[in-house]
Amino acid sequence: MFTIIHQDKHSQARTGLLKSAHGVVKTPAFMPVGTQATVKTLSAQELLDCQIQIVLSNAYHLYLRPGREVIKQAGGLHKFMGWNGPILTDSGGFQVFSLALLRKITEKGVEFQSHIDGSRHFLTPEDIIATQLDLGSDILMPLDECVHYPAQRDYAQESLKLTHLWARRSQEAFGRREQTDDGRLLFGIVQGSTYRDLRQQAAEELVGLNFSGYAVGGISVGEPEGLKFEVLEHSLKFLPQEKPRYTMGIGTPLDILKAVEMGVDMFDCVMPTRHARNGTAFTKSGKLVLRNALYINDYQLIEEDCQCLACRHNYTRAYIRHLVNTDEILGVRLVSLHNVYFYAMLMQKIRAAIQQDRFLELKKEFLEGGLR
RNA sequence: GGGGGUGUGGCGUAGUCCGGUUCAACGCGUCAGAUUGUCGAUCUGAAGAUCGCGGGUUCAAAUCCCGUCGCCCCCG
Repeated sequence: MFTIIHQDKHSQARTGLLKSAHGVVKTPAFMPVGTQATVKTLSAQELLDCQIQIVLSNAYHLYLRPGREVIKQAGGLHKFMGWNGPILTDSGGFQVFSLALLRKITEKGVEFQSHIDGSRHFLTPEDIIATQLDLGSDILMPLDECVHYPAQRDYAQESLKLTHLWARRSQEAFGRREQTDDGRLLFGIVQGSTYRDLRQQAAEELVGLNFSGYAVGGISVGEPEGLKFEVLEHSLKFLPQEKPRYTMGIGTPLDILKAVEMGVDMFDCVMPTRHARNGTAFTKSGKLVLRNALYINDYQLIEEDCQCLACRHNYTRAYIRHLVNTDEILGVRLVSLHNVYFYAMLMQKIRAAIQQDRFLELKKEFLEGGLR
């Protein structure tokens, strides 16, 4: 299911292959976020053009709209959105805690009001697994509570108890196996806020449940930069080498490099697409805030030698700035195409460097080049 | 030519009747920043008008008075 192809000799970075029901994912991999069954502004064909291998979607959002039944009847999420590659679905735990109104959490599950229309819902961890199975998701995530920073120890501890109760029940609902007959996977999520012992306890308990892979959640939730990586590194320490590791919601290109160095295999983040919609392009020498007046007369490509659809077809910074500043859809589409491709290429370069035991050199080159 | 109306940051307006710590404000635009399991969202900050111009009254004028210029409407 997961095979490590090469372990970098000078860091924890490794490159591998993650087998899913919809194809093999080369790791380390980046998953663009497609909450509403679409990576915003991009078609499935464009994602392929961007060299994307796997996308992330979201059970909470799809459960609310258009609903499980619609997608089930469409033949599953893959058919529904026209994407044949692997899909990881987030449970919606994060959304229940960040978006939903009036949530009430009990051992049984979560009661909440939809952020869209205020309608009341009650979901158990089992419901959420069932929803993701209905969606046809390749990698499922269990319901968890993503604790914000700072959190009182008592709160973090209680929350962790609940997350683990839910994790056990999710694993139960999944059939207590490493994968379904058709090759679908369920990952465990390590929480525990910034408390080292809680993180350790969380990782060890989850490993005992034998998930297909392990995610580190509750990272980059407002904590200081240094603490973030301290917590991440500490959490990873207790996870098995042979299973894929995923940091949820991370991150900037620099964050990804740091996490890969610690042995993380999978990433998702809204950053490339959200920044695109706000007019910011990623390049190997840093971010370009294309909205800025600086680019009004800049007829260069976003990035020289870039093979993304936008750069390949010679769209200039000046033109894209104009489109973004006039709220023309094409503007954010072009930047999205560039950013998603940029992230995919970042991962590709990372994998190649690990293969040659020169990951740290690559990281150094990127840093010296101005990558953030 | 006569009558009426109007002039306040780039644009659109509030304030004018009852001069003075809600008098120089608001929206848009511009400029910049934030954005990490989503946000065509939102938030933060900045620049920018001596209130058409000139004079007068007053301790004090965007506000009252006189003149003048521009624009709009109506009548000839």
